[in-house]
Amino acid sequence: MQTTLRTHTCGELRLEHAGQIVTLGGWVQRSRDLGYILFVDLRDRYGITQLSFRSDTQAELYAQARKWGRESVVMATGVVMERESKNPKLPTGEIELNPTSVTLVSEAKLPPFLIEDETDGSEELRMTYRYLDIRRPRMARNLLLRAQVARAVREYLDAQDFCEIETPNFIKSTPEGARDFLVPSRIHPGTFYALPQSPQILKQLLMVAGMDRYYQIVKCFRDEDFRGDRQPEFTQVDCEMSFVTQEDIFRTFEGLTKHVFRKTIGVELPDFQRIPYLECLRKYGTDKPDLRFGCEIQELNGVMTGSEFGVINSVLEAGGLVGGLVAKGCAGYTRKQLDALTDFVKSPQIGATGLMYIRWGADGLKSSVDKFYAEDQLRAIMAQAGAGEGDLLLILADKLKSKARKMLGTLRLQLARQENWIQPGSWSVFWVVDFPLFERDEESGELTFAHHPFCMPREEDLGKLDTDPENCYAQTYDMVMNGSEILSGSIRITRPDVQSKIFDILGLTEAEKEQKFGFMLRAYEYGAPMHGGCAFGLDRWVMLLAGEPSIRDVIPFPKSAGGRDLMMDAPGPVPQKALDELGLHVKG
RNA sequence: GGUCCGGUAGUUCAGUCGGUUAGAAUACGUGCCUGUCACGCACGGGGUCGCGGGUUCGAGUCCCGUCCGGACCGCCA
Repeated sequence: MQTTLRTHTCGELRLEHAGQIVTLGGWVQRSRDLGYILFVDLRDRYGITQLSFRSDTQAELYAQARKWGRESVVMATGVVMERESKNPKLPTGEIELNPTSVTLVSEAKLPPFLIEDETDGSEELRMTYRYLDIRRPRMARNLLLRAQVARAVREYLDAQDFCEIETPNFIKSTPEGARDFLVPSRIHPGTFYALPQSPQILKQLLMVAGMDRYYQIVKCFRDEDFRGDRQPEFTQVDCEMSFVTQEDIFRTFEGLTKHVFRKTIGVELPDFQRIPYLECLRKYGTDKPDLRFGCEIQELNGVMTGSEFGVINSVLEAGGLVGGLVAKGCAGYTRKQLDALTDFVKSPQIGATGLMYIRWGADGLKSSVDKFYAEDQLRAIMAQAGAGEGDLLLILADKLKSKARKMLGTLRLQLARQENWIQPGSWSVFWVVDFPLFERDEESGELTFAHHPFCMPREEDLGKLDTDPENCYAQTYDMVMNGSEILSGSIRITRPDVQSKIFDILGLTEAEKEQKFGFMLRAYEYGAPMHGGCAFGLDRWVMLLAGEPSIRDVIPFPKSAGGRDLMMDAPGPVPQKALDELGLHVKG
């Protein structure tokens, strides 16, 4: 580091610096007063260096340093000394600084929580005093990792002639499906800008504009309720390319993903599998499965027939699904463990009516359905499921196949958690392909788009748009990382006739088309190349790379689950004058 | 919009059936300590039990409301 008011950071001094006169600046992490000698750990974002003060030969400095409170900012100049007793746990543990002069730059009040990796601070306190939270090495590391990821992204894309372009934040509502954040216009009272849920339309227009290869690391806004992995404003790596097929996109962004893994955490990812959407649902009960462990859903409809078991029979008659999961080596589960799993699947979030089991222990087969199935049939069921001796088969059934799969998918994750099937440090990254173009809303029965309405149908499905829209598939893809959707994208519609037909199927009137998308449809009448792209969820990606459980831990100043900025106390009221100027009235 | 959990010392928590002076750990302060590194030892200070109302002779504890934080469902790519 270049010399400024300090000559070195608190993380860089080694034995080879012994004898040099240096100046360090940092925060007092902790001090240990042994009477004749005082040790002070000085911390900055690079590391910790120990300062030592002798009470006999440096009485004045010793007395001064003794009064420093935790987290005060101090500068110290002195000689780098080899330590009498070294600390192998610290990179700087072979040396210490023996100061000849010190300055107390800024005295700190008692911090409201421990500034250490394993802090005692609650989420609430950490967010209220975020500038203290970020002093913790773990948080600093996360933010540095985030910057590394962004740098690696730019490195890779710049080298491939992508152009970073900023798009506006005050725009018109875009149809991503979420609720928009609105910004009132002062100059045009009663009208509003929308903050982008993503720069989707703008990046498509950049392709029409001939910008060919675009990317942007960009904030997006969605006014929906939060989760541990969801914030109202979040960052995407937004990309679009012209003159490409789906294959080109896979190659480019698989390459980008591998590059980022290599550059940031030194992991070499193998080539990505491509799994069709329907196969994902069938095998794992979700479109974003975690493949760090197996345990595929086993369909058991065939072998479960012919019993007197009413629950199963009614599911089979209704065209439902009886599905099983093999818990390898879990035949020894106790009654209590099985009851806990049953309670889990019957909880309101999952909503199963019950859980059946067959276990194959040393003493043979035991099941919760012994009344209805003879031993040879139980044996056939286990064989069908691929279960062997020592295994436990868990069975769920529902008249709706999709619901049964979803429940099995959730149970599969729960089993992995409690059985520690996921190896720390392992990665599962792959493509999900062949999404349906439309989805039918189960409540309203209406047809809606599965991604957004600009996704190009597969060429072979273009003819089916009018006759069988629900069986049309789109050139749409997701990238799934350790069970999280990390990227999603598509080849876009560039033919006005196809786009118009899609809008018709979605039930848009001519007036609605013009009002919402007129400017866009017009653009595609002036010569548009075929193009497609994708967007990565940067926050979630960094969260996974950092191994953090919450997205908040990789965002410098996050919102709480209630959507508040606890540090600034936002959102807050504004002066009446500001409301008047905007022509706004606040109810109540 | 809904369900659940939590709010007690600076902090993280315990607090039994509603009952005397609300505890522990850690942090903080003072003193001692010839090489610590989560130093150790001794002593000490520290409380509007989130807020408002109610029940009761008596409420940290029970009831209602409200605010804040968290998890989940709905919602959300």
